[in-house]
Amino acid sequence: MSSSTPIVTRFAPSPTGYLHVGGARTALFNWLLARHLGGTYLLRIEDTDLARSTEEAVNQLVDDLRWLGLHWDNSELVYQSKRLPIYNAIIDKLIAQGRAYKAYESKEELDADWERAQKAKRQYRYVRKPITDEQIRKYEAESRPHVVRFAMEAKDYRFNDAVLGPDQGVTAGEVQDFIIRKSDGMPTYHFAVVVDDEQMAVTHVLRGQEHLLNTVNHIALQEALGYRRPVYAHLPIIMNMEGEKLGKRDRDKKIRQRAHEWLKNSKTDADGLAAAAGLLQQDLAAWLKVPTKQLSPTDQEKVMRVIGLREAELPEILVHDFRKKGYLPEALLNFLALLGWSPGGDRERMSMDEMVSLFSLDGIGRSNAKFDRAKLLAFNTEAAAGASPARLIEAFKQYLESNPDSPLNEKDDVTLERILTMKKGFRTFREVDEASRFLFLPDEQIALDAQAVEKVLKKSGGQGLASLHDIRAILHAVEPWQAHHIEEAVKQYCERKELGLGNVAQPIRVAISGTTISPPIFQSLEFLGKDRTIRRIDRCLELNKG
RNA sequence: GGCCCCAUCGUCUAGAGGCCCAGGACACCGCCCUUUCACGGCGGUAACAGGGGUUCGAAUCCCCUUGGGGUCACCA
Repeated sequence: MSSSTPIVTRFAPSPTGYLHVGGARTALFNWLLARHLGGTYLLRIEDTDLARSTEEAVNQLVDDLRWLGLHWDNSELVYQSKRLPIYNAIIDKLIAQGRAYKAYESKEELDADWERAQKAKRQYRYVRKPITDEQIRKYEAESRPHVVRFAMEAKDYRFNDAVLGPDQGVTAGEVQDFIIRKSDGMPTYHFAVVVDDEQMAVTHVLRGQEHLLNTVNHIALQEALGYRRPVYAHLPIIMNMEGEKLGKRDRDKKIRQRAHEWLKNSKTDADGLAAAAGLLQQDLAAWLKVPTKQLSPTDQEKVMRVIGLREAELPEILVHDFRKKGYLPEALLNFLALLGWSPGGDRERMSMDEMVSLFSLDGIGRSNAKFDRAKLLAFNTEAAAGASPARLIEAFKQYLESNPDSPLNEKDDVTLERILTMKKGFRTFREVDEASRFLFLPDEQIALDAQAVEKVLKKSGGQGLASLHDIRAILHAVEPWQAHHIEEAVKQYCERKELGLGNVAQPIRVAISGTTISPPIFQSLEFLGKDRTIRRIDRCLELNKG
């Protein structure tokens, strides 16, 4: 690749659901490289798997990418499913040249071969079966289903990897004729990716290390077709804290674990759970027993509802999860960038612009990285603390968009900013949201937490209630109703009674919010207004009479 | 299991032969601040997987062992 060649990178997800954080990291690195080198970053939809690809998933993907701010340079999305004639023309040519051939074995036959190899503890490899012209004519005549395989030249395939170093690949004995067109007429990933990368003039391919050996298929095709070979850079794999590849199965695992706990605690058996959730007994039993079995998302929901597991308790794997939980995209991206890449030295916190200028292939590491949510949380807290008020409001509104059930949704910018300011030092938008909902609830919907009532109001012979009773009158007299005036009045009361502020503030907090946790109390009172404050105190006193 | 990749604090990592009895960040543990939750401030514990080489000198280079991961689809 000469230095005058314009740089082109791409992100090529398959649309099967929301964007995975691993995918987001791949997208980010490709985006960063293109931006750093002044090149182009393209988005391509790899929808050759008809059974799994959906238009809804494309929208979700695009939506997540936009939220992250990883904008692509092609105005029209490239869909592989719309490029069938292009692939077929090339495949026909390969067949005519003898570089590819139709193979008529059924899936069942191949599975049987594979199982035989397994039993014999042999390595399974596809070997081309001899076939007579007569048979071919017969199969053609009955339009028998077939795939097209690429005839691999039996030789060593070696390539250079920008991360892992030179001399990657496989030896001649390990190659086999892989499928380039499936029996449904769609090209396989290996084929479409090679053709598209060539036609889109992609110069750099950054992708997960799980693709490392796929590369030999790709370079074999490139050689056969006379294509250019892009620079390959295989990224370390992102793992969960248990050291396994991070994936959607992590959510399933959590649900299974909690289901087992629930069964034990509720003294219900598996069939009982199946009935309550509306699932087939044998399905649920199998799922409970076999860790590799996964429940469909809808079945997961059914089980979760029965065992009382909330969505928010599941490990976040999807970009969408982080968005919903109230993370800032710039914090997520900064964190993700450091999973497998380092600018060197002590540098960690970076803006998008800084990442763009610092990014380089040399800084990409070779070892797998565990996804530590605690560190991400810290990044988010810091990013939020450093963000401008305008950016914060914008991001908060995006958070609310994906949380339509929040009562903060109809509130104006001024209100949102007040809340954000009140909760300065917050960790996620979700935290702000949940901690301030009581400010927007009707007074009679404030649920007084039993533990809080006991601990703050009733303990020590009802001292908390007594203080609350006193303070009601004092608050009633405060004028004007502003945080610092309220604070002054309450503090004077405390001094007079020789009480710590906590002895008075906590009862008020419980009365107005129902819990022992809230934004700073005097600001909360100002926000609530005098009338509602008094009403809630009266209600609290009334509910805890005697 | 075959093949492939990898190996510095619990985690992400800095480190490209002497600057390192190893630095930063998160987590953790103290203390401080404090009306709750947070935030913030100060301090601390904590790692070169093991064994052989090469070299005056190795976390850095080589080999072996061990450990971890990936991959072996008509999924991408």
